[in-house]
Amino acid sequence: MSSIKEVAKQANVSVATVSRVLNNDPVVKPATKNKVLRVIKEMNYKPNMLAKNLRKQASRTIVMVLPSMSNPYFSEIARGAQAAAYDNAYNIIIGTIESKRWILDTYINMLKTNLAEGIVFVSSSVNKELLEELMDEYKIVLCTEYYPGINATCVAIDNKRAGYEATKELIRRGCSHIAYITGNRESSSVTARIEGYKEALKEAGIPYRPDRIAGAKNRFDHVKEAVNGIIGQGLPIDGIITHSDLQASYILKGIKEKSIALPERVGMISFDGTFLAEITNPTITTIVQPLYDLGYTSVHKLILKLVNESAEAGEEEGLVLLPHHMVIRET
Amino acid sequence: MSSIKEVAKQANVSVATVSRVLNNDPVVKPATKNKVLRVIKEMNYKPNMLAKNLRKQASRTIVMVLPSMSNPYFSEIARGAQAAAYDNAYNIIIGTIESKRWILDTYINMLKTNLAEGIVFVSSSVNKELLEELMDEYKIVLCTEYYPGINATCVAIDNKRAGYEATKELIRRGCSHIAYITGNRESSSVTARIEGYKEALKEAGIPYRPDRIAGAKNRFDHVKEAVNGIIGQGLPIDGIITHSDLQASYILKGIKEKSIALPERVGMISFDGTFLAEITNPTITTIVQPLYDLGYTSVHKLILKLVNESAEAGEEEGLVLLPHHMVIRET
DNA sequence: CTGAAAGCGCTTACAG
DNA sequence: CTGAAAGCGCTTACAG
Repeated sequence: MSSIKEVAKQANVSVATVSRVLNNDPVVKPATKNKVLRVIKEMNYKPNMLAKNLRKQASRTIVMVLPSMSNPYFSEIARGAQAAAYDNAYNIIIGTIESKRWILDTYINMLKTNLAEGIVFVSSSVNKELLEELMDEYKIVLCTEYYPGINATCVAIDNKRAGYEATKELIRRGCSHIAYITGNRESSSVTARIEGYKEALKEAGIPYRPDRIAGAKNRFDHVKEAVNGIIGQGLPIDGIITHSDLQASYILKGIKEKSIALPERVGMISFDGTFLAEITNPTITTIVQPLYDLGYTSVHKLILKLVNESAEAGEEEGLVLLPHHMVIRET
Repeated sequence: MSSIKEVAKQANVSVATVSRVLNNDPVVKPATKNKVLRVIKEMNYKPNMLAKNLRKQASRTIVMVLPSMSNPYFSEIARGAQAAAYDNAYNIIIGTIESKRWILDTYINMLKTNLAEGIVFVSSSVNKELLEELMDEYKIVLCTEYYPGINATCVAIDNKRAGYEATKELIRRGCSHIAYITGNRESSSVTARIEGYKEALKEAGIPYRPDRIAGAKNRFDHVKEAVNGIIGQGLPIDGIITHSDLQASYILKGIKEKSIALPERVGMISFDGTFLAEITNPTITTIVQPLYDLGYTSVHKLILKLVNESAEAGEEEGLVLLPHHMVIRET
């Protein structure tokens, strides 16, 4: 592997000049530049980024952490994130926590050891305490979830409105016993969607019953239990809203194998809008989140923070809402 | 951000000693070590990996490139890869090509600029020419696909056997007009599976018809076209093998919406064994690939190459086959 | 057991 | 327009 020194010698210039050519400094004379460029090509020289990073005290790398990658929900976000990083000539490291704290710590360590300049936490990949601890020292953007009382940039959809719209649609179809299968009950997105749900019920004069709400992870057994829990209380269900397409697909699976006692054509609206909602039978009506854009925008905002060191604190902080829409399918 | 220098001053030792403590050099006196450790904690010091990387001429980072992440097939492989990297204290950068050459080039550039020490190419994320070009200069492992004539380490399943078993199973059920929807026809996995398919047909005395084979990408329109292409030739189909669960799910979708003229209960066996095959209706019989292990083993092999510089060339090269199995479901 | 010093391969302020 | 030199923050061979 040839170094800048060898290039300099070969081209009869100083390493400073080679460096300038490498960085497109307009100050170097075209003739010199061409000579250097030719030698670089000849020697097949590639700068050592390890050295450049140290010298510039910058890795031009950011990290995005996701809870997992098995749900296509996250892979779409990751896809957008990757694109934004490329568009800004940053490297991006995408990591999945898999509910393991030590994995999360590995990524945070990259921040602390200068390997990464900033981080995007997607969904509930970080808790409030950790976030508070990291916030004043590092550049952080949240994606899809925020923490009330913490003034961090967060990119998400208008979950309250989306919850309202989903509920409204089911009511329009004549449903009046609408169950709600949520994700993590503490999360901001769940809280907001439930608010919208309540509002729509109220508008329609339907009494709100907290026991029609149950939380579940993105696992078949969890979802089955949650739905059966509601049914088991003797509560009728003629409509369901779920926190994710995956949950909705599990409900369909349960209905089909008769482990969930619901009619096959139950009114159901899920969140996310991944391709999962299209391959089930029946296909699922869903609130489509702009997943790619959520990822893209999160990373873009983070890079803005990185570049724009001078911006006064708090200027860019706050909630950034991206538009969602509903796609009506068979459920 | 405090540096090793400040720690040294505070602890009344040289930077050399601090460095030794940091690297657990057993030579330092316990008393000194404790003193340094205390100061490190007090100052909340974290070593700058940018400096360490340059000094050691090693990034302890590898990259894995995947065609995309939308198929859970790839996310499982990535999950295993991530685990293997952690287990060996390596950083891993997982990137998805999305069919864009310039994205691939970005990752290869990380190799060339010392940001990464080795690379795993999953599926057909690299072509033969590029691979040949990179092979003698960089540490490379292939995952799920290999290139005949190129002596690179490749971790995969025994595709020929798997193709044979899938075909055999359909024949056992009485199918004799078995269509084969493949992925990229040039790929080693497709070639091998087709070989197994032919062998099973031959054994059963069923004539092999190349026009029962059609390639398709993991997209609904492609798969639909492929199946309809075979049907359009007037060829009956009473069984199908697909290259992926995703393709199989698309066929079910096509059957249901009647854009594919096949009976609802067609005998079908897919490859991969992702959760997709469980959420469809009917659920799909599938050849389960050890995806997590494929990812894990690929990375592990790569790291072995990295660590074991001394190993004579070629020693570790060659095909590593991991076991697969069939899961019978409703199709 | 510890320290002084060289050096990893770059960038950049400074001088000319 | 170009070069000499300092320095980014570490590690490690060498000397003691």
